[in-house]
Amino acid sequence: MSPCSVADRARATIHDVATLSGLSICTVSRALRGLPNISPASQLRVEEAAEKLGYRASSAAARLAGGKTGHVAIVVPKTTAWFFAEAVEAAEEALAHGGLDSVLMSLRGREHVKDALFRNPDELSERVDGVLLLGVNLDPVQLEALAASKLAVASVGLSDVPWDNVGIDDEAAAWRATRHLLDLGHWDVAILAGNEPSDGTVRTAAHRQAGFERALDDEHLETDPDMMVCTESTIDGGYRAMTELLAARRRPAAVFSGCDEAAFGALKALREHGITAPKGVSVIGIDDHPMSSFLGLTTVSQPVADQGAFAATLLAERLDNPELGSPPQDHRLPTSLIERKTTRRARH
Amino acid sequence: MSPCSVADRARATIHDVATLSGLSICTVSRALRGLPNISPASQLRVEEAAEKLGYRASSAAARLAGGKTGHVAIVVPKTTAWFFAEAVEAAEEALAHGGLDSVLMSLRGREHVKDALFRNPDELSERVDGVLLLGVNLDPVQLEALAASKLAVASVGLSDVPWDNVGIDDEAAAWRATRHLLDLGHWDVAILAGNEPSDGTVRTAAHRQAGFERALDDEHLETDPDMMVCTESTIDGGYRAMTELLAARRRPAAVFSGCDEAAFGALKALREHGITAPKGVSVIGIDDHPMSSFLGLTTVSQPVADQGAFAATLLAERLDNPELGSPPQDHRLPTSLIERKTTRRARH
DNA sequence: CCAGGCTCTGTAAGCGTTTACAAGCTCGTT
DNA sequence: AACGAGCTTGTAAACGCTTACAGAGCCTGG
Repeated sequence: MSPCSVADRARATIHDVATLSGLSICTVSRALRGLPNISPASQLRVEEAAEKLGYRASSAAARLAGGKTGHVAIVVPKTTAWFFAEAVEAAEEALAHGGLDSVLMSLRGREHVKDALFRNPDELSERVDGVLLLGVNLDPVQLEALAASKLAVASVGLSDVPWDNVGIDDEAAAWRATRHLLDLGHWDVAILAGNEPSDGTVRTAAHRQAGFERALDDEHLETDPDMMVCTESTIDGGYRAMTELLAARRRPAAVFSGCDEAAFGALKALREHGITAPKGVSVIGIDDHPMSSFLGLTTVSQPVADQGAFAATLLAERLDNPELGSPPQDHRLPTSLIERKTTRRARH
Repeated sequence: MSPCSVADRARATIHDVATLSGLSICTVSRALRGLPNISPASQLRVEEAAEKLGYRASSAAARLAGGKTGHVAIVVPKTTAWFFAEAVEAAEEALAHGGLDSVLMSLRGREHVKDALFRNPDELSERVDGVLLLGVNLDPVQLEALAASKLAVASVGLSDVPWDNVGIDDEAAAWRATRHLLDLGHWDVAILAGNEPSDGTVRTAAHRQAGFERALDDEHLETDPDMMVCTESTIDGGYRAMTELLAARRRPAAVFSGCDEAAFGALKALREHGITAPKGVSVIGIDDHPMSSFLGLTTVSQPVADQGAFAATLLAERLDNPELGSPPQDHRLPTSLIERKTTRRARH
């Protein structure tokens, strides 16, 4: 009975495991990492010894020798928006499940942070093995540099990227939302469209606007420029956009907002004009923000956590077998219309 | 003109810096870490060489040799709540500023995750140098284990912990909110109190309830048990609690909610009973959730980002000079009343 | 019986830092 | 003129793991 059996003062090293199992360090290392060419007997002895010692490899040492950090960067524009918070949480869980630590990197809307990060990805690759991009808008140069680096990459919500991406079909979602308005008999539909740089990897707003236009086009309806207003994807943005819309001479019968948060702002603006959706104006959004059910907003929901988790899993898999040369894929998760209280049939 | 000056293929090592500066590895190491006993001249030469080579120490190697990872764990119950998302963002920024990488660890409400993390902090200390606890409720055993470990610790929103903590004066904030209701002439005040285990490190709800009671006590008012209802700190929780309250025979003149989100739910429940605050019932919360201004909720605001950033800074400082034996402190940041549209003077 | 090919295992050389410890200098003292 | 204190700098040994590479058995086929 040694004086200290469990929780020995100093961590057990691979050396201790080797001694206890009567094998060499090298054999232990291989056994523990599941490499081939190990006799079942040795494998077992190593496992038993490791178990008994409560051995856990030092990631620092492993990194130094083998070049792996066991860390993945989760990069987001900010953590404070609902979408990102949700996606980060799910991604972190999936990565932890794969034995990976998540290093959070928030851009906080500062271009220079993004630049520092992606301008030379070699610096980044010293810190992490892979990068998970959540709605991060890379310009062509940054995209190129990242793709050329040795980092494994996966993303959520990007377009046309040379790595695994997970998202929804934004165009289809917007089409569905607009279609719903049309089906209710509203012919005079306005859009609160998001505005974002068009040369980057994030093209959500553009796709949603395209879906809106296609739905109108299906009905051979013109898209009236007066009925389209660009806005930031925030409550305030939606509020201002809707106010602007109401200032125009014609009031729309229904409003499609590119995102729920802007729809909240729109609802507020309407209320201040004495209009309570769906009376007078129907309103629909996209996202299914947690506040939406509270406010009764009709919307097209998207599975945010699923997207984060899925992308993280794909990344973890690539990291596990880097040689695996399957081409990067673009995955589209399903969305669904949720009817609540801000839309109703038109009274002609 | 070497063929590749900037962004050389292989990272520059400390060796390269030593060669370029004409000094030894050891001197370079010391200079770079700001240790004393370095001549200004050498210091300068090292810095120039490092700069020129774009040198950045390998955290893995540093960790292996020196026992430092350059990583800090940010632990939160979940990232998806506004408070935590905000605090995490600010903390990450502050830590990054100090050259530290933030490893995000979300408990996601799973006790076993927390247990695995804190039951033996030695495992944790192999991965990170320090831990930043954001509203994490540790039981006495976990608290003990963490305090005994060699990890540096700082926290936000905890009570009676043996390390630096940052928070607000919850009792005072609740007192202020309740006082506001009283000042408006509402004598019949109800409270939507949070419920949380009472033996942990998080005692926000208890303190807020205490503040409420003290305010009433100041006026020699009894706290009617019927006017106190416990709830989860969520919209749904507030909704249910308010509904319950309204089912009782006496309707309160005003409601103090321990947090804004519960107040949202309360507002909804009131509306469904045909009551629109402040008509009939005044409502006040604590937090200043972003939705609060949208909904016009009167509340006592707290500086969330500041708390996260402050705690992170304190942690980074401890990490920088570990010997620095200043005793841990408890810092209280100021709150302030924000009057909006859900409270108004009573009409007696 | 032996060459040649397997499979399994061990040796030893790093990986890029940190850190005792020792060595070399410069001064001020005696 | 010599000695030691006080700075500054260099040497070399870890730190715990991975990985070429070499070696030891063992089997198969000619």
